[in-house]
Amino acid sequence: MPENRLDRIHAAACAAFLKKGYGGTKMEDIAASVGVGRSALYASFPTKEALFRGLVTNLVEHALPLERILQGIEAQTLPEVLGDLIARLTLAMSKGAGPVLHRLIIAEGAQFPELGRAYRKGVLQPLVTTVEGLLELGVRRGEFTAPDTRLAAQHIAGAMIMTVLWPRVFDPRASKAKVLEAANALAGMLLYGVLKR
Amino acid sequence: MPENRLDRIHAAACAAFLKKGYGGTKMEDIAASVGVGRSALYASFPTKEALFRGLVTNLVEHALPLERILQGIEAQTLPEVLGDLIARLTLAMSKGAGPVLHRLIIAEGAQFPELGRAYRKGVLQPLVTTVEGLLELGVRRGEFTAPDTRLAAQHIAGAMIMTVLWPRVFDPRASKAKVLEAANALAGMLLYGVLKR
Amino acid sequence: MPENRLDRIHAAACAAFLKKGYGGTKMEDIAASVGVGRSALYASFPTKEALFRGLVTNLVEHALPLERILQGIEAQTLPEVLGDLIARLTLAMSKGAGPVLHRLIIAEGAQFPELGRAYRKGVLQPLVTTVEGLLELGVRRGEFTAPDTRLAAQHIAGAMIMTVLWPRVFDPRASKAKVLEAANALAGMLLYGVLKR
Amino acid sequence: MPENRLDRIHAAACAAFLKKGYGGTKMEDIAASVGVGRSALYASFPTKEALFRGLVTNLVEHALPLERILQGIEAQTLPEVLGDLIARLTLAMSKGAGPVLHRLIIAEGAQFPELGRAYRKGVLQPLVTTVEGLLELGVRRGEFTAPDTRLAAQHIAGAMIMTVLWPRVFDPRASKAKVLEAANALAGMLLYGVLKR
DNA sequence: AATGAATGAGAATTCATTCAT
DNA sequence: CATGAATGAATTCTCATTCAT
Repeated sequence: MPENRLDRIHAAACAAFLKKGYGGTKMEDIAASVGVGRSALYASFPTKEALFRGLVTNLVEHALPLERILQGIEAQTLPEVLGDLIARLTLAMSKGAGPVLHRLIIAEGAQFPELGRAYRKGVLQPLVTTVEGLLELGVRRGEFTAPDTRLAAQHIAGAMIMTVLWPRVFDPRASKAKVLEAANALAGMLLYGVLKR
Repeated sequence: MPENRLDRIHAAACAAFLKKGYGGTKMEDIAASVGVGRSALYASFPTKEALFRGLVTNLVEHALPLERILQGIEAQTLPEVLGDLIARLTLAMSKGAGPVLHRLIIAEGAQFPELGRAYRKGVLQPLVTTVEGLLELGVRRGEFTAPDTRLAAQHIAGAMIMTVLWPRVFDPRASKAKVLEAANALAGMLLYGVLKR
Repeated sequence: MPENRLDRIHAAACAAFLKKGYGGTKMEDIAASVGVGRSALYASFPTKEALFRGLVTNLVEHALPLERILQGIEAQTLPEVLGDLIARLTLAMSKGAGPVLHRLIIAEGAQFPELGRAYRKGVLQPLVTTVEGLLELGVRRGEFTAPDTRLAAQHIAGAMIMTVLWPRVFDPRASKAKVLEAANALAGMLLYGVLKR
Repeated sequence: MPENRLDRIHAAACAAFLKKGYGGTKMEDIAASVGVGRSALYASFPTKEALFRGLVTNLVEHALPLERILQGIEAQTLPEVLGDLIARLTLAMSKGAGPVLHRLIIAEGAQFPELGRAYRKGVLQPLVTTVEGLLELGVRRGEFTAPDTRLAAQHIAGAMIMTVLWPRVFDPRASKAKVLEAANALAGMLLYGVLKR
């Protein structure tokens, strides 16, 4: 069960890095959390840095279940599709280790440029591109309005990430039950705005 | 010119902490940037932690020029007031050391809980409360629609912060000239949504 | 074939210690070279140190085939006997693990004093004493000249060891074929000097 | 007095590396010997390895006072010149940190290939080449006899180094007063051999 | 016997901090 | 005041050694 081992280390490291950041996390923190000695970690990872990189890379790969979400969407009209996408994706990204990734990238991206690149390529770009695609289609059909679809897509993506981040970073006491509600509210606001029609 | 000294240290520390985070920044980085020796910093600050706290506290105090922005708003109708607030505040927060603060809090907030509290109290709460106030008023007047004004205000605040953060964190190559454009686009989207009326 | 095992470990250790020294050699290096796991070595040796000591002790015992060489000498005159001894012994010591021993003693002797003692007692002393004996006899017979036979014997012994060491330590690219030639040349020089008669 | 500092560290390191070898020497050994804390060493050298390399490189540069010795020789005849060279150079190399270098190279040369190269280029080659030059000249003049001058020069160089090494490595109790005597005896033996004329 | 996993005692290195000058 | 040198507490990483299987 080497996979098991790796996963347990990843989980422990995830929690530790989330709480203390890369520099603030000691190998001992992780080891203790896994329940082994410091040196046992080095059987699985050559370096603290390698452990961190591996973890983040792993997180990047699972951060954006775009395919799965897209396939799960049953809505027909374009606005409903976009709304569903925003709501479901935000919800999905809030699960599990999702929020950790965004926090780590914001915190440590500058020190690990290639992780920043991986994140942009694996998470940001697909998300923005997908949203932008929907917006463009909608604009062409006359259903959406957006002076700059690229910018709008960035704002939507950013808002989604912020929604994922919020309870973890800005509101530690927030009940997790509200995540679904928040995701839906976000979708509504981004689609309809706050202005009454 | 002791203020001068303090300010120069703050500026240097700001840049250093932004790039490397708290743990990754060495006193020497800051000292070298100021152009003095390591030990000279200790004439102004007793510890690295104190320097960091002082810096962040300082940033918190100037992060949200709410009064100034509110006074500058000339719009009359409520929607215009909210739109102006969003756009102008986002723009203002993008200036100078603004983006640094949010990044530092996201990165190090968990390790310095009282800085997180100060940020929430000094930045997040006023912002959310102000926006929420406008929303409530608008909802009561029948001009706005929002199932949960608190949540909506959080989303708006989050989107603003994310807009401030984006060029620094997620898009290092972005031209800074687009900040104004981005702020306006954000205001538009949050007010009207992407759905064509 | 426990002997076989021991020998294989010794051979592997020999090569490893030669290349990296005692401190620089990891048990894993040896184990990998033997083709077993680290822990398997501990079935044969209680500690790395014991392994090293055993190896060196073993090398000391076989380093100086004095008896065999002496018996093989067919020369009659004293000078010829000494010349033969120098040449044959130098050649013999150059074979197999011979050079390793001298290098290890020079390198690690200070850290393992009793190995130094064993080497002096088992290699240096017999060699010096034998040579000195021949010199004394020759001096008494008027065939040799040496103001201080002890010193002369030391120099001869030293030169022999250096000749053994040279290709391994100072001239890694030297062809091994020249060992015989070098041994003979050494014998000639020590007997006759470089001065033309 | 930064030079002073460097020199003191070099001296302490010299003694430590001599006694324990590279691997066996702890930074603390050196630091304690200098009378400072471990970390103080890192102000002068970035790494233990750098310290070692610097030391050895330094030793190489001063190991062979060939010019000085050659200028000091007053002998006229070729044999006397060679004898003087051997005796004086051996004596000079026995002084100070001289013996350390040879021991370190024999011990650690394989692990630091470029130090081995530096030693060969800076010490071995000049020595062998100089001696070979004298031998060739003498052979041409009919004063020396040597079937292979290169080999003979190597043997002479090797014997000199071994003479330098002997009291430190093989005979820790040897009185240092005998160094002069040993050097002269070596010169005599290499010139005249042990065979009575 | 052999192995893979684990351990723990170090060792090198870093860095905030102090202090004599 | 500012500085350069020094410190010592941490921290990462290594490796001989042990042990259950």
